[in-house]
Amino acid sequence: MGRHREFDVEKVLDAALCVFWRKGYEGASYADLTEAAGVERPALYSAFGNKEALFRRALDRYYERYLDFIPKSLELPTARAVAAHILYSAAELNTRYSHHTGCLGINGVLAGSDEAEPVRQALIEARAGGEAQLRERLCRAKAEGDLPETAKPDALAAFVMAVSHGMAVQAKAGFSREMLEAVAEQALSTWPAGRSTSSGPK
Amino acid sequence: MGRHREFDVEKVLDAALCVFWRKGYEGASYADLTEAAGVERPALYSAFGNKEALFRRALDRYYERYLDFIPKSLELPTARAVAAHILYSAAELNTRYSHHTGCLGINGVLAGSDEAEPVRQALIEARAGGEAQLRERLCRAKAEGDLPETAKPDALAAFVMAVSHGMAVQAKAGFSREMLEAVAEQALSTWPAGRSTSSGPK
DNA sequence: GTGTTTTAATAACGATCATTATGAAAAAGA
DNA sequence: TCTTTTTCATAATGATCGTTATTAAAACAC
Repeated sequence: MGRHREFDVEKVLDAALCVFWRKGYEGASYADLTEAAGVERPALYSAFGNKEALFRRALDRYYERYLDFIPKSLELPTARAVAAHILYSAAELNTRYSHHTGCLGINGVLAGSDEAEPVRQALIEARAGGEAQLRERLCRAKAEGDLPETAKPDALAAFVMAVSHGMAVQAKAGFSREMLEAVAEQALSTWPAGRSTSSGPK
Repeated sequence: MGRHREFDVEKVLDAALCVFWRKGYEGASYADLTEAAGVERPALYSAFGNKEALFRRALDRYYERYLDFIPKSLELPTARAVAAHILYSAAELNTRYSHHTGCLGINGVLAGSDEAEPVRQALIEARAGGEAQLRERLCRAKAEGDLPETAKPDALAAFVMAVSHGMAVQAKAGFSREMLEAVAEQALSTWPAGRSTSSGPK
């Protein structure tokens, strides 16, 4: 009973995702969101709740649809392949769309007003989740001899993520995909060799 | 002729710098700024102009007083020492103050409303300036044989800055100085060796 | 068809944003 | 001491922020 919804919730969410990607959480106004979604304000509120809830939905979608290369990379056979796949995928994603470069997880809220603190924490936790998955994968690699005994999975995971985050900053500053790939290549040249891996400099 | 200024302009600028460092450009309100500075609104306007001008003054000061380790590091004898000094200094600065972690140049505006675009560009240019200085220094190192013929100063400089930016993101997420130093160590672990440098793995 | 329920659209809400009039207080020149 | 000039503090400016009443339109149940 009752009237049907006239707009596609998924499409509206995609539009909101793009706006947040480009302008961040606090930089995106409802004027921006409604214009991009082609839907009036109350429709956004009835469908998603308030701005924070809408952003969290967009963030979940971002991890599912765009950052899915992280769980996929974890299934690769070697630790080096995992790291390489993450870094090159990040270089591609960060430069894929010219109107919203970088990474939503970084652009969202790095620093902002106190009101945005819950959203900031959500982004921090999301990033920490990805880093934890990578860390576990590198622990396994160490156990399997794919990484040397001296390797520190904590530091390696943090390093890979740091390079990834740094590339996101650079992408937002207009760096080309090629430049980011050169950064990724340099980062991987420091990768420690395991028992059966050909260390191969460069 | 006329009344004297009752507040210390330098101290007020320092206070504003801290607020911007913590909350970024758009996240810092005049309510925040005046409270931190202990000065009323019109005083800030008469002394510095508008918010953008105040931020630019704070940014200049930031580069002079906090990012001075970059020009200093360029004078070190080897390329590796330059990179190491930059990365370890960044790890320290990013975690020096618990109430404004990370880097003002990154926290300022990564993504924001269209009104903040000029400030975003200013931050991008400031970062590009630092990276250009490092690139030139690495070119010199290559010419001096301090870096191998195969080394790419562009990519190396971008890599060092990417790691630095990534550490800033991590610091803002609460990473400890020790963790950031581990990231720096990993980044430096396979710095390309020149003719006279001991490559020394790990 | 009639009544009920849900959505759509217009417009308003109070709060806060950056930016300034406005007028009192204070220091310098005469 | 009186006038001039500058700074100080209070408070108001219009604009925009996120969030909702409110009312009209549409789709089901009966």
